[in-house]
Amino acid sequence: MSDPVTMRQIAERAQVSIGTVSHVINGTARVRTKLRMRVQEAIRSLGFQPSALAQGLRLNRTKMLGMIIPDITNPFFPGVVRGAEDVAFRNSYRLVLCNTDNEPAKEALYVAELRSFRAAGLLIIPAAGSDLRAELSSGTPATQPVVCVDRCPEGWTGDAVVVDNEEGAYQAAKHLIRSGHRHLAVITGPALLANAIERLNGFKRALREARLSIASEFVQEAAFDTRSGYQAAKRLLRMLPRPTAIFACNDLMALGVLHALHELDLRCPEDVSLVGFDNLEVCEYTNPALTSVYQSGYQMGAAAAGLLLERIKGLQDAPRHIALETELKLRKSVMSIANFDKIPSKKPRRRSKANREAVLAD
Amino acid sequence: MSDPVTMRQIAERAQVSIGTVSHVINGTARVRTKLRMRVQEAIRSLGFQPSALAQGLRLNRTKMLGMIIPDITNPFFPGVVRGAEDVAFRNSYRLVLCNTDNEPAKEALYVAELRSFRAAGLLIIPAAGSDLRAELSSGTPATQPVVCVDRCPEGWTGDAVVVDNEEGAYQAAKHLIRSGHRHLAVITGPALLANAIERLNGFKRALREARLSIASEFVQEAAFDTRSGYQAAKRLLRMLPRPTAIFACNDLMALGVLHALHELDLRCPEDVSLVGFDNLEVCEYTNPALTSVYQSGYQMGAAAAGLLLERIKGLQDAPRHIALETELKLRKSVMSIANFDKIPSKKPRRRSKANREAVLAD
DNA sequence: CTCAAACTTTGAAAGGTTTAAAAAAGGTTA
DNA sequence: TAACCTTTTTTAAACCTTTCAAAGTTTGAG
Repeated sequence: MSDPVTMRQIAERAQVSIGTVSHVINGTARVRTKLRMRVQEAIRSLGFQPSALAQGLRLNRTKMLGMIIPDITNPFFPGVVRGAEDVAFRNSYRLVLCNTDNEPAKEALYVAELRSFRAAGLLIIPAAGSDLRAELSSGTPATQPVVCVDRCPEGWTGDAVVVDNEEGAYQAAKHLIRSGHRHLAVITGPALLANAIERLNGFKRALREARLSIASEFVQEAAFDTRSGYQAAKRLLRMLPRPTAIFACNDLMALGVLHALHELDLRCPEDVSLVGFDNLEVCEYTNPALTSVYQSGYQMGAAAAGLLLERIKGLQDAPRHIALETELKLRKSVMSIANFDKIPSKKPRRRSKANREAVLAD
Repeated sequence: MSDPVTMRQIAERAQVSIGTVSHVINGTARVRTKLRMRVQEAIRSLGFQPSALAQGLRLNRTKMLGMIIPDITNPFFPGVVRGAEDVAFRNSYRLVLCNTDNEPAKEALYVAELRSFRAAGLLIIPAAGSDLRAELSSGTPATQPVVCVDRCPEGWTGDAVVVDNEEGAYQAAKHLIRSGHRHLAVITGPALLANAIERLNGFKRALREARLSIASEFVQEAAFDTRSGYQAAKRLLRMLPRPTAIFACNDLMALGVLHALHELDLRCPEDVSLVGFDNLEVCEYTNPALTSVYQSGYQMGAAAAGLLLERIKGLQDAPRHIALETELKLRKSVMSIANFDKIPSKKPRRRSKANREAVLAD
C-alpha cells in the first residue's frame, strides 16, 4: 500500500528472476508461456509501475521533453504548448514547461538542467538575443535533439518549425494597399527576433511592389506586448500626416493600438485601419473585430514535437526548416478607401479640444 | 566534451573519494580546507552538474512538481501555471505540465505517472467528476503532498487554494440588482465542478436577500466554454419575458453571450446587461467592455505552489483551505435601470423579421 | 539413447548519487 | 611514545532498471 512495487517484488511473486520480468515487460526476449503468464499475473495483482527514474538512469534518457518558451501568459503560446503536449502524450512522452521571460540567462539555465535530467529532446522558442548554439555546444547534441519553434536565433542551422512570417505580413500589407491605403505604418516586434524581422520584410516587400515608400518614423519598434504597442501607436498617431492604416506585427500590439485609438478619440476603421498578426481568439471580440493574419500555434507545436520525436527515434536527415502557412482573416478593422465617402460623421461624444491635446501630450 | 561529467571524474581529478565530493557539494560533512578547495577547483574546471536522475533514484524524490490542469488553452489557466512556475523556480523546482481535458481517466494516468516519477508534489486542478482521493489512495501521500487548485473534487479534505467564488458571484448579482434589474438569469458551469456550484450559490444568495425569485429556466448550465455559453444564451434570450441581465459564471461563457446577443440583434447593455467571472484580459476589449469578477490566477498558482513546497519541506499542519479574494471590476456591460429612459433607439441595421426568426430557430 | 543445436532463464554489472559505517589520520594527554 | 579521543576520509551498499554473457533446459536428429 505504501511503497511502490518494484520488479524485484514481481519477480519474487512470480518465482522468476528479475531479468525475466524485464523481458516480459519489454518483450526483449522470448519467454515461455507459463512463466510469462505468472509474471503478468503478478504484475496485475501487485500493480507494478516501472520507476521512470531508474529507467532513465539506466538508459541514459527519459521520456521527458523540455519545452522552453518565453511566457505561457502570452496568449499565443498556450496553443503551441498544447499542440506539443498532445503529440508528446500520444507517444508517451511528457512535457517539462519552462518560462524564460526572454532572458537568455534563464534559458541557458533551463537548457543545462534539462540536459542533466536527460530530457529526450528540447523544444525551444528562443529568447530574444539568446545564443542557443553556445548553450547547446557543451553537450552531445546527437543524443538530445533540439527543435526551434516559432523563431530561430541568429545563425541557427538546426531543425525548426516556424510560420511563413514574411508571406503573412506581405498579405496583410497588400490587403491594406488594395483597400486604397497609401500611408501605411507598421509596429514591429523586437529587432532581435527573427519572426519580427521577417514580418517587417514582408510588409516592406508589399510596399515596394506597390511603389510606395515608407517614412522611417512610420516603422515603430515595440516589444510584442500590449503596453508597448499602445505606446508605439501613440507615437504614430501624433504624426502629421497621420497614417491611415497600421500593421501591428502581432495581435497583442494591435490591442494596444486599439486602446490608443480609443483614447485619442479616433475611430477604427474610419480614421485608421488596423491589421494584426496571430489571429488570437480575442480578435473576434474586439471593437471593431480585428482583421489579422492567422497562424496556428497548435499546429506549430504539434509539428515541432512530431519532428523532435522523429529525431529522438533516430532520424538522420539534413536539418529541416518547416514553415507553416498563414491566412489573412478579414474582419472589421480595415476600411476600404472606396468607402471613404460613406463614413458617417463622428458622434458628438468627441472630446473637447483641450482634453484631446492633453491626451496627445501623454 | 561529449559525455556529462560525473562525480567519479571530479573525484579522480581532485584525488579524493567520491564520498568526499558528495560531502563537499552537499555540505553533509566537514571537509578539510585543502581537499575542499581541490574538489571545488575540479568542479569548476570540469563543469560538473549532478544527475538529477541518479539523485532522484537515490533519494526517492525529484525536484519536479506535477501540475495537472484541464487545458492550458483555456485563457484562465496560463496565469495559474505561471504563478506556480515562478515560485517553483525560485525554489529550484520545475514543473511538469499535464492537460487532462477534464477527463478523469487522463488525470488518473498522469497522477500515477507522476508518482512513479517521484515528483516531489502535485498541483491539481481536478477534472470534472474526478475521484482524486481514489487516484491518490494507492500511494503514500505523506511523501507526495497534493494541493488542489481552483476547485476541489467532492469530499476533498486535503490542502486547497481557491477563490471565494460564492462571494464573488454574490457581488456580481448584487451589482445587477442594485442597478435595478429584476429578471436575472445565470449561466452556470458544469454542476460537477465545485466552483460552479459555489458561484451559483452566491448568485442565489443575492437574489434571496433581495427577495427575488428565479425561474428554474433562468438557470442554464453550460460547460465554462464560449460555445456552450453561446448556446445557453440563445436559450435564455428566446424566453418571454426575457431576462434583462445575465450573470455568466465565467468570461468565456460571457463571450458566448455577447456573440448570441449580437446575432439576435440585441444590444448590450441597453437590452441585456451582462457580468462575467475571471476578469480575463479580453474583458477590456470586448464590445462593450465586460464587467467581470476579478480573480488572480497567478496568485492562486503562486499560493498553491508555496503551500505545496511547505508540505514538501515537512510542514505537518492540519490541511489548509485558502480562499483568495475577488473583486468586481466595473466596465460597460451593465446598464443601470435609472438610465433606461436614456437608451437611444435602435439603429436601423436591425435584421429583417424573417432573418431574425431564422437566427432564433437555430 | 546421446549429442548438438536452439531456445529459455538467470546472474551480475552498470548507470550516478547518497549515506551509514568503517577506516584512517590527526591531535592530546599521561 | 603509547593510548585514546576527534576529526576527516573512504568504502560499500542501496536505489531500480536493462542487458550481456553465462548457464540451464528443451528439442530433434542421428
